[in-house]
Amino acid sequence: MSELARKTHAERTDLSDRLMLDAAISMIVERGTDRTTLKEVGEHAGYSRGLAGYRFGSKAGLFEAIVRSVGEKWLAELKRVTQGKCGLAAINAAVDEHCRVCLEASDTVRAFYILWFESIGVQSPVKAVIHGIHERRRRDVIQWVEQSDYAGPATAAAIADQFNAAVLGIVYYWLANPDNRRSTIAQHNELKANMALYFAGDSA
Amino acid sequence: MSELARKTHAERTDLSDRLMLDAAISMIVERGTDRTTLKEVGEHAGYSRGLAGYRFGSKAGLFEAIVRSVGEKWLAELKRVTQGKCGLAAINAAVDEHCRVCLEASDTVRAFYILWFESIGVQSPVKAVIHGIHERRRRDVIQWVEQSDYAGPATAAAIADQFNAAVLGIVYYWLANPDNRRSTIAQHNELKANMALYFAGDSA
DNA sequence: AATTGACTTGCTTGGAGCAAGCAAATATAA
DNA sequence: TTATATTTGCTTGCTCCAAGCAAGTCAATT
Repeated sequence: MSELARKTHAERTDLSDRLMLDAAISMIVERGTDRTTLKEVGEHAGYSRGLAGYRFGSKAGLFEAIVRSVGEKWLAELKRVTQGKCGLAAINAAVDEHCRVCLEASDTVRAFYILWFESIGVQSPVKAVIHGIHERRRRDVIQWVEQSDYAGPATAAAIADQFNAAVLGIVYYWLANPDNRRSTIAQHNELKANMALYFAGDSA
Repeated sequence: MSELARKTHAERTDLSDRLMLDAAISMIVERGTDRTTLKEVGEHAGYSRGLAGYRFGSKAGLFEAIVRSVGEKWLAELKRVTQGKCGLAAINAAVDEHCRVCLEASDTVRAFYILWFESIGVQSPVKAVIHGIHERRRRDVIQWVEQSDYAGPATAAAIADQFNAAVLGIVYYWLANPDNRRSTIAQHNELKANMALYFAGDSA
Protein backbone atom coordinates (compact mmCIF):
# COMPACT_ATOMS: atom_id res chain seq x y z
CA MET A 1 0.00 0.00 0.00
CA SER A 2 2.99 2.27 0.23
CA GLU A 3 3.23 2.44 -3.55
CA LEU A 4 3.65 5.81 -5.08
CA ALA A 5 0.23 5.41 -6.55
CA ARG A 6 -3.34 5.66 -5.34
CA LYS A 7 -3.77 7.02 -1.88
CA THR A 8 -6.79 8.21 -0.02
CA HIS A 9 -6.77 11.82 1.13
CA ALA A 10 -6.39 10.82 4.76
CA GLU A 11 -3.51 8.51 3.94
CA ARG A 12 -1.74 11.24 2.02
CA THR A 13 -1.90 13.76 4.85
CA ASP A 14 -1.02 11.17 7.46
CA LEU A 15 2.04 10.24 5.49
CA SER A 16 3.21 13.72 4.67
CA ASP A 17 2.57 14.82 8.24
CA ARG A 18 4.71 12.02 9.61
CA LEU A 19 7.49 12.53 7.10
CA MET A 20 7.60 16.25 7.74
CA LEU A 21 7.52 15.91 11.51
CA ASP A 22 10.36 13.39 11.32
CA ALA A 23 12.35 15.67 9.06
CA ALA A 24 11.79 18.61 11.36
CA ILE A 25 12.85 16.62 14.43
CA SER A 26 16.10 15.60 12.77
CA MET A 27 16.82 19.12 11.68
CA ILE A 28 16.08 20.59 15.11
CA VAL A 29 18.46 18.15 16.77
CA GLU A 30 21.18 18.63 14.17
CA ARG A 31 21.11 22.37 13.64
CA GLY A 32 18.72 23.91 16.14
CA THR A 33 15.37 25.53 15.58
CA ASP A 34 16.78 28.72 14.09
CA ARG A 35 18.39 26.98 11.20
CA THR A 36 15.47 24.63 10.68
CA THR A 37 13.61 26.11 7.73
CA LEU A 38 10.11 25.30 6.57
CA LYS A 39 11.50 25.06 3.07
CA GLU A 40 13.94 22.31 3.94
CA VAL A 41 11.47 20.47 6.15
CA GLY A 42 9.20 20.11 3.14
CA GLU A 43 12.01 19.17 0.80
CA HIS A 44 13.69 16.67 3.16
CA ALA A 45 10.35 14.97 3.56
CA GLY A 46 10.21 14.62 -0.22
CA TYR A 47 7.73 17.37 -0.95
CA SER A 48 7.88 20.90 -2.15
CA ARG A 49 9.28 24.02 -0.56
CA GLY A 50 5.87 25.17 0.51
CA LEU A 51 4.12 22.20 2.06
CA ALA A 52 5.34 22.54 5.63
CA GLY A 53 4.25 26.15 5.79
CA TYR A 54 0.93 25.30 4.22
CA ARG A 55 0.23 22.37 6.49
CA PHE A 56 1.34 23.81 9.82
CA GLY A 57 0.54 27.42 9.12
CA SER A 58 3.82 28.74 10.42
CA LYS A 59 7.09 27.69 11.94
CA ALA A 60 5.57 28.03 15.40
CA GLY A 61 2.70 25.81 14.25
CA LEU A 62 5.13 23.14 13.16
CA PHE A 63 6.89 23.23 16.51
CA GLU A 64 3.59 23.08 18.32
CA ALA A 65 2.63 19.98 16.37
CA ILE A 66 5.88 18.30 17.38
CA VAL A 67 5.48 19.14 21.06
CA ARG A 68 1.87 17.99 20.99
CA SER A 69 2.52 14.64 19.40
CA VAL A 70 5.61 13.80 21.41
CA GLY A 71 4.14 15.14 24.64
CA GLU A 72 1.07 12.96 24.41
CA LYS A 73 3.02 9.76 23.89
CA TRP A 74 5.37 10.69 26.67
CA LEU A 75 2.69 11.39 29.24
CA ALA A 76 0.93 8.16 28.33
CA GLU A 77 4.15 6.23 28.84
CA LEU A 78 4.74 7.84 32.21
CA LYS A 79 1.19 7.02 33.21
CA ARG A 80 1.76 3.43 32.19
CA VAL A 81 4.88 2.83 34.27
CA THR A 82 3.41 4.43 37.38
CA GLN A 83 0.08 2.68 37.09
CA GLY A 84 -1.16 1.58 40.49
CA LYS A 85 1.85 2.97 42.32
CA CYS A 86 2.08 5.82 44.76
CA GLY A 87 4.53 7.58 47.02
CA LEU A 88 8.19 6.86 46.54
CA ALA A 89 7.48 3.82 44.36
CA ALA A 90 5.71 5.97 41.77
CA ILE A 91 8.42 8.61 41.90
CA ASN A 92 11.12 6.00 41.44
CA ALA A 93 9.31 4.43 38.52
CA ALA A 94 8.89 7.80 36.86
CA VAL A 95 12.55 8.68 37.35
CA ASP A 96 13.68 5.32 36.02
CA GLU A 97 11.51 5.67 32.95
CA HIS A 98 12.76 9.19 32.42
CA CYS A 99 16.34 8.08 32.69
CA ARG A 100 15.73 5.22 30.30
CA VAL A 101 14.29 7.56 27.70
CA CYS A 102 17.18 9.99 28.06
CA LEU A 103 19.73 7.24 27.61
CA GLU A 104 17.84 5.95 24.61
CA ALA A 105 18.51 9.44 23.29
CA SER A 106 16.02 9.41 20.47
CA ASP A 107 15.94 12.54 18.35
CA THR A 108 12.28 12.75 19.17
CA VAL A 109 12.75 13.33 22.87
CA ARG A 110 15.74 15.56 22.35
CA ALA A 111 13.81 17.79 19.97
CA PHE A 112 10.89 17.80 22.38
CA TYR A 113 12.99 19.14 25.23
CA ILE A 114 14.83 21.61 23.01
CA LEU A 115 11.47 23.07 22.05
CA TRP A 116 10.45 22.97 25.70
CA PHE A 117 13.39 25.10 26.79
CA GLU A 118 13.18 27.46 23.88
CA SER A 119 9.54 28.16 24.46
CA ILE A 120 10.44 30.04 27.62
CA GLY A 121 11.29 33.31 25.94
CA VAL A 122 8.38 33.69 23.58
CA GLN A 123 4.65 33.99 23.63
CA SER A 124 4.29 31.05 21.28
CA PRO A 125 1.61 28.40 20.98
CA VAL A 126 4.29 25.94 22.09
CA LYS A 127 4.41 27.64 25.46
CA ALA A 128 0.75 26.95 26.14
CA VAL A 129 1.11 23.27 25.28
CA ILE A 130 4.18 22.95 27.48
CA HIS A 131 2.35 24.64 30.30
CA GLY A 132 -0.40 22.06 30.07
CA ILE A 133 2.08 19.20 30.13
CA HIS A 134 3.85 20.69 33.10
CA GLU A 135 0.60 21.07 35.00
CA ARG A 136 -0.33 17.46 34.40
CA ARG A 137 3.05 16.27 35.60
CA ARG A 138 2.70 18.41 38.68
CA ARG A 139 -0.73 17.04 39.51
CA ASP A 140 0.55 13.50 39.08
CA VAL A 141 3.33 13.97 41.60
CA ILE A 142 1.03 15.66 44.10
CA GLN A 143 -1.33 12.71 43.81
CA TRP A 144 1.45 10.19 44.33
CA VAL A 145 2.47 11.94 47.53
CA GLU A 146 -1.06 12.39 48.81
CA GLN A 147 -2.00 8.79 48.20
CA SER A 148 1.02 7.59 50.11
CA ASP A 149 1.43 7.52 53.85
CA TYR A 150 3.77 10.50 53.72
CA ALA A 151 3.30 12.75 56.74
CA GLY A 152 6.40 14.93 56.79
CA PRO A 153 6.61 18.69 57.09
CA ALA A 154 6.74 19.60 53.36
CA THR A 155 3.49 19.97 51.44
CA ALA A 156 2.80 17.66 48.55
CA ALA A 157 2.87 20.64 46.21
CA ALA A 158 6.28 21.69 47.47
CA ILE A 159 7.65 18.21 46.91
CA ALA A 160 6.12 18.13 43.44
CA ASP A 161 7.66 21.45 42.51
CA GLN A 162 11.00 20.38 43.87
CA PHE A 163 10.79 17.14 41.96
CA ASN A 164 9.82 18.72 38.67
CA ALA A 165 12.44 21.41 38.99
CA ALA A 166 15.06 18.75 39.53
CA VAL A 167 13.88 16.75 36.54
CA LEU A 168 14.02 19.79 34.34
CA GLY A 169 17.46 20.70 35.58
CA ILE A 170 18.69 17.20 34.92
CA VAL A 171 17.22 17.33 31.43
CA TYR A 172 19.05 20.54 30.81
CA TYR A 173 22.41 19.02 31.62
CA TRP A 174 21.59 15.93 29.68
CA LEU A 175 20.88 18.05 26.62
CA ALA A 176 24.05 20.05 27.18
CA ASN A 177 26.21 16.95 27.69
CA PRO A 178 24.51 14.21 25.71
CA ASP A 179 27.48 11.87 25.72
CA ASN A 180 27.98 11.78 29.46
CA ARG A 181 25.79 8.78 30.18
CA ARG A 182 27.36 8.22 33.56
CA SER A 183 26.35 11.66 34.71
CA THR A 184 22.83 11.27 33.39
CA ILE A 185 22.43 8.03 35.31
CA ALA A 186 24.08 9.44 38.42
CA GLN A 187 21.83 12.47 38.48
CA HIS A 188 18.70 10.39 38.12
CA ASN A 189 19.88 8.11 40.89
CA GLU A 190 20.73 11.05 43.07
CA LEU A 191 17.25 12.43 42.48
CA LYS A 192 15.74 9.18 43.69
CA ALA A 193 17.99 9.22 46.74
CA ASN A 194 17.06 12.81 47.37
CA MET A 195 13.35 12.10 47.15
CA ALA A 196 13.81 9.14 49.46
CA LEU A 197 15.04 11.57 52.11
CA TYR A 198 11.55 13.03 52.24
CA PHE A 199 10.07 9.65 52.93
CA ALA A 200 12.80 8.41 55.25
CA GLY A 201 11.95 9.75 58.70
CA ASP A 202 8.32 10.65 58.15
CA SER A 203 6.55 7.98 60.10
CA ALA A 204 6.48 10.26 63.12
CA MET B 1 29.83 65.04 30.22
CA SER B 2 26.83 63.35 28.68
CA GLU B 3 26.35 66.24 26.25
CA LEU B 4 25.74 65.36 22.69
CA ALA B 5 29.04 66.95 21.86
CA ARG B 6 32.67 66.05 22.06
CA LYS B 7 33.35 62.54 23.21
CA THR B 8 36.46 60.47 23.30
CA HIS B 9 36.44 57.30 21.22
CA ALA B 10 36.35 55.07 24.28
CA GLU B 11 33.47 57.06 25.74
CA ARG B 12 31.51 56.78 22.54
CA THR B 13 31.79 53.00 22.30
CA ASP B 14 31.16 52.53 26.00
CA LEU B 15 28.01 54.55 25.73
CA SER B 16 26.69 52.99 22.55
CA ASP B 17 27.53 49.54 23.88
CA ARG B 18 25.57 50.13 27.05
CA LEU B 19 22.62 51.67 25.26
CA MET B 20 22.44 48.87 22.76
CA LEU B 21 22.80 46.13 25.36
CA ASP B 22 20.02 47.74 27.39
CA ALA B 23 17.81 48.03 24.34
CA ALA B 24 18.47 44.40 23.44
CA ILE B 25 17.70 43.23 26.97
CA SER B 26 14.35 45.04 26.96
CA MET B 27 13.45 43.65 23.59
CA ILE B 28 14.40 40.09 24.53
CA VAL B 29 12.21 40.23 27.63
CA GLU B 30 9.31 41.86 25.82
CA ARG B 31 9.25 39.94 22.55
CA GLY B 32 11.74 37.11 22.75
CA THR B 33 14.99 36.65 20.91
CA ASP B 34 13.39 35.77 17.60
CA ARG B 35 11.65 39.06 17.25
CA THR B 36 14.58 41.04 18.58
CA THR B 37 16.20 42.48 15.47
CA LEU B 38 19.62 44.01 15.14
CA LYS B 39 18.02 46.83 13.23
CA GLU B 40 15.71 47.79 16.07
CA VAL B 41 18.37 47.32 18.72
CA GLY B 42 20.45 49.97 16.99
CA GLU B 43 17.50 52.28 16.44
CA HIS B 44 16.04 51.94 19.94
CA ALA B 45 19.45 52.82 21.32
CA GLY B 46 19.36 55.99 19.25
CA TYR B 47 21.70 54.95 16.46
CA SER B 48 21.35 53.65 12.97
CA ARG B 49 19.99 50.41 11.63
CA GLY B 50 23.44 48.97 11.20
CA LEU B 51 25.37 49.70 14.37
CA ALA B 52 24.37 46.67 16.40
CA GLY B 53 25.38 44.34 13.62
CA TYR B 54 28.62 46.21 13.09
CA ARG B 55 29.54 46.28 16.76
CA PHE B 56 28.62 42.74 17.77
CA GLY B 57 29.28 41.07 14.45
CA SER B 58 26.06 39.09 14.45
CA LYS B 59 22.94 38.46 16.41
CA ALA B 60 24.70 35.59 18.19
CA GLY B 61 27.53 37.98 19.01
CA LEU B 62 25.10 40.42 20.59
CA PHE B 63 23.58 37.67 22.72
CA GLU B 64 27.00 36.48 23.72
CA ALA B 65 27.92 39.98 24.86
CA ILE B 66 24.80 40.12 27.02
CA VAL B 67 25.45 36.75 28.63
CA ARG B 68 29.09 37.66 29.22
CA SER B 69 28.42 40.97 30.89
CA VAL B 70 25.52 39.81 33.01
CA GLY B 71 27.18 36.52 33.86
CA GLU B 72 30.31 38.18 35.18
CA LYS B 73 28.44 40.53 37.51
CA TRP B 74 26.29 37.69 38.67
CA LEU B 75 29.15 35.36 39.54
CA ALA B 76 30.94 38.16 41.34
CA GLU B 77 27.83 38.84 43.42
CA LEU B 78 27.45 35.18 44.30
CA LYS B 79 31.10 35.06 45.30
CA ARG B 80 30.58 38.09 47.50
CA VAL B 81 27.64 36.71 49.49
CA THR B 82 29.28 33.35 50.06
CA GLN B 83 32.65 34.79 51.01
CA GLY B 84 34.19 32.87 53.88
CA LYS B 85 31.27 30.47 54.14
CA CYS B 86 31.13 26.78 53.47
CA GLY B 87 28.79 23.83 53.70
CA LEU B 88 25.14 24.52 54.24
CA ALA B 89 25.79 28.15 55.19
CA ALA B 90 27.28 28.89 51.78
CA ILE B 91 24.50 27.04 49.99
CA ASN B 92 21.85 28.92 51.95
CA ALA B 93 23.49 32.25 51.21
CA ALA B 94 23.67 31.46 47.52
CA VAL B 95 20.03 30.39 47.41
CA ASP B 96 18.91 33.49 49.29
CA GLU B 97 20.82 35.73 46.94
CA HIS B 98 19.42 33.88 43.94
CA CYS B 99 15.90 34.23 45.27
CA ARG B 100 16.43 37.91 45.96
CA VAL B 101 17.59 38.53 42.41
CA CYS B 102 14.65 36.62 40.95
CA LEU B 103 12.17 38.62 43.02
CA GLU B 104 13.88 41.82 42.00
CA ALA B 105 12.96 40.62 38.52
CA SER B 106 15.22 42.91 36.57
CA ASP B 107 15.03 42.61 32.81
CA THR B 108 18.74 41.98 32.89
CA VAL B 109 18.53 38.72 34.79
CA ARG B 110 15.44 37.62 32.96
CA ALA B 111 17.11 38.14 29.58
CA PHE B 112 20.19 36.38 30.86
CA TYR B 113 18.28 33.25 31.75
CA ILE B 114 16.20 33.34 28.59
CA LEU B 115 19.42 33.31 26.59
CA TRP B 116 20.72 30.59 28.87
CA PHE B 117 17.81 28.27 28.12
CA GLU B 118 17.69 29.07 24.45
CA SER B 119 21.35 28.31 23.99
CA ILE B 120 20.63 24.63 24.56
CA GLY B 121 19.49 23.90 21.03
CA VAL B 122 22.18 25.63 19.05
CA GLN B 123 25.90 25.52 18.53
CA SER B 124 26.23 29.20 19.37
CA PRO B 125 28.98 31.16 21.06
CA VAL B 126 26.48 31.72 23.88
CA LYS B 127 26.56 28.04 24.66
CA ALA B 128 30.28 28.07 25.35
CA VAL B 129 29.98 31.03 27.70
CA ILE B 130 27.10 29.40 29.55
CA HIS B 131 29.07 26.22 29.86
CA GLY B 132 31.89 28.13 31.51
CA ILE B 133 29.52 29.78 33.96
CA HIS B 134 27.94 26.48 34.79
CA GLU B 135 31.31 24.88 35.43
CA ARG B 136 32.32 27.66 37.80
CA ARG B 137 29.08 27.32 39.71
CA ARG B 138 29.60 23.61 39.97
CA ARG B 139 33.14 23.95 41.28
CA ASP B 140 31.95 26.46 43.85
CA VAL B 141 29.35 24.09 45.26
CA ILE B 142 31.79 21.19 45.34
CA GLN B 143 34.21 23.35 47.25
CA TRP B 144 31.57 24.40 49.76
CA VAL B 145 30.74 20.79 50.46
CA GLU B 146 34.34 19.63 50.64
CA GLN B 147 35.36 22.41 52.98
CA SER B 148 32.54 21.57 55.36
CA ASP B 149 32.44 18.65 57.77
CA TYR B 150 30.00 16.80 55.55
CA ALA B 151 30.62 13.08 55.60
CA GLY B 152 27.45 11.56 54.19
CA PRO B 153 27.12 8.97 51.47
CA ALA B 154 26.66 11.28 48.46
CA THR B 155 29.72 12.67 46.71
CA ALA B 156 30.28 16.41 46.67
CA ALA B 157 29.93 16.34 42.89
CA ALA B 158 26.58 14.58 43.13
CA ILE B 159 25.30 17.16 45.58
CA ALA B 160 26.56 19.96 43.37
CA ASP B 161 24.84 18.54 40.30
CA GLN B 162 21.65 18.03 42.24
CA PHE B 163 21.82 21.57 43.56
CA ASN B 164 22.49 23.17 40.21
CA ALA B 165 19.81 21.14 38.50
CA ALA B 166 17.32 22.27 41.12
CA VAL B 167 18.34 25.91 40.73
CA LEU B 168 17.93 25.71 37.00
CA GLY B 169 14.57 24.04 37.33
CA ILE B 170 13.41 26.73 39.73
CA VAL B 171 14.61 29.40 37.35
CA TYR B 172 12.61 27.80 34.59
CA TYR B 173 9.39 27.98 36.55
CA TRP B 174 10.17 31.49 37.66
CA LEU B 175 10.56 32.55 34.04
CA ALA B 176 7.38 30.75 33.09
CA ASN B 177 5.37 32.21 35.98
CA PRO B 178 7.02 35.52 36.74
CA ASP B 179 4.14 36.86 38.82
CA ASN B 180 3.93 33.99 41.25
CA ARG B 181 6.28 35.40 43.88
CA ARG B 182 4.99 33.06 46.55
CA SER B 183 5.95 30.04 44.50
CA THR B 184 9.39 31.45 43.72
CA ILE B 185 10.05 32.00 47.41
CA ALA B 186 8.59 28.65 48.36
CA GLN B 187 10.74 26.77 45.87
CA HIS B 188 13.89 28.49 47.03
CA ASN B 189 13.02 27.71 50.62
CA GLU B 190 12.25 24.14 49.76
CA LEU B 191 15.61 23.85 48.05
CA LYS B 192 17.33 25.00 51.21
CA ALA B 193 15.31 22.53 53.25
CA ASN B 194 16.16 19.83 50.78
CA MET B 195 19.87 20.57 50.92
CA ALA B 196 19.68 20.62 54.69
CA LEU B 197 18.59 16.98 54.54
CA TYR B 198 22.03 16.08 53.20
CA PHE B 199 23.68 17.72 56.16
CA ALA B 200 21.18 16.54 58.75
CA GLY B 201 22.27 13.06 59.77
CA ASP B 202 25.82 13.06 58.44
CA SER B 203 27.88 13.22 61.57
CA ALA B 204 28.15 9.43 61.57
C1' DA C 1 48.15 66.42 7.53
C1' DA C 2 47.43 61.66 7.82
C1' DT C 3 45.31 57.91 9.90
C1' DT C 4 42.52 55.44 12.73
C1' DG C 5 38.11 54.35 14.44
C1' DA C 6 32.89 55.23 15.18
C1' DC C 7 29.07 55.11 12.79
C1' DT C 8 25.81 55.09 8.47
C1' DT C 9 23.88 53.70 4.02
C1' DG C 10 23.21 50.75 0.03
C1' DC C 11 23.11 46.28 -1.30
C1' DT C 12 22.64 40.99 -1.54
C1' DT C 13 20.88 36.83 0.22
C1' DG C 14 17.57 33.94 2.13
C1' DG C 15 13.59 32.55 5.01
C1' DA C 16 8.54 33.31 6.32
C1' DG C 17 4.31 33.49 4.75
C1' DC C 18 0.57 34.31 1.34
C1' DA C 19 -2.33 33.52 -2.89
C1' DA C 20 -3.19 31.66 -7.12
C1' DG C 21 -2.94 27.52 -9.61
C1' DC C 22 -2.64 22.34 -10.71
C1' DA C 23 -3.82 17.59 -10.04
C1' DA C 24 -5.58 13.76 -7.49
C1' DA C 25 -9.48 12.23 -4.70
C1' DT C 26 -14.30 12.39 -3.51
C1' DA C 27 -19.22 13.47 -4.18
C1' DT C 28 -23.22 13.71 -7.22
C1' DA C 29 -26.14 12.62 -11.17
C1' DA C 30 -27.28 10.27 -15.11
C1' DT D 1 -20.82 2.09 -14.41
C1' DT D 2 -19.72 6.72 -16.63
C1' DA D 3 -19.63 11.72 -16.73
C1' DT D 4 -19.51 16.08 -14.26
C1' DA D 5 -18.81 18.96 -10.21
C1' DT D 6 -16.37 19.96 -6.07
C1' DT D 7 -13.32 19.47 -2.54
C1' DT D 8 -8.68 18.96 -0.92
C1' DG D 9 -3.42 17.89 -1.10
C1' DC D 10 0.19 20.00 -2.82
C1' DT D 11 3.16 23.35 -5.71
C1' DT D 12 4.85 27.74 -7.59
C1' DG D 13 5.42 32.67 -7.91
C1' DC D 14 5.46 36.41 -5.26
C1' DT D 15 6.23 40.10 -1.37
C1' DC D 16 8.17 41.40 2.85
C1' DC D 17 11.72 41.76 6.06
C1' DA D 18 15.94 40.50 8.85
C1' DA D 19 20.90 39.32 8.63
C1' DG D 20 25.01 40.52 7.27
C1' DC D 21 28.50 42.71 4.29
C1' DA D 22 31.08 46.59 1.95
C1' DA D 23 31.82 51.05 0.81
C1' DG D 24 31.44 55.50 2.44
C1' DT D 25 31.30 59.79 5.88
C1' DC D 26 32.82 62.29 9.63
C1' DA D 27 34.94 62.93 14.21
C1' DA D 28 38.94 61.77 17.16
C1' DT D 29 43.69 60.62 17.53
C1' DT D 30 48.66 60.61 15.99
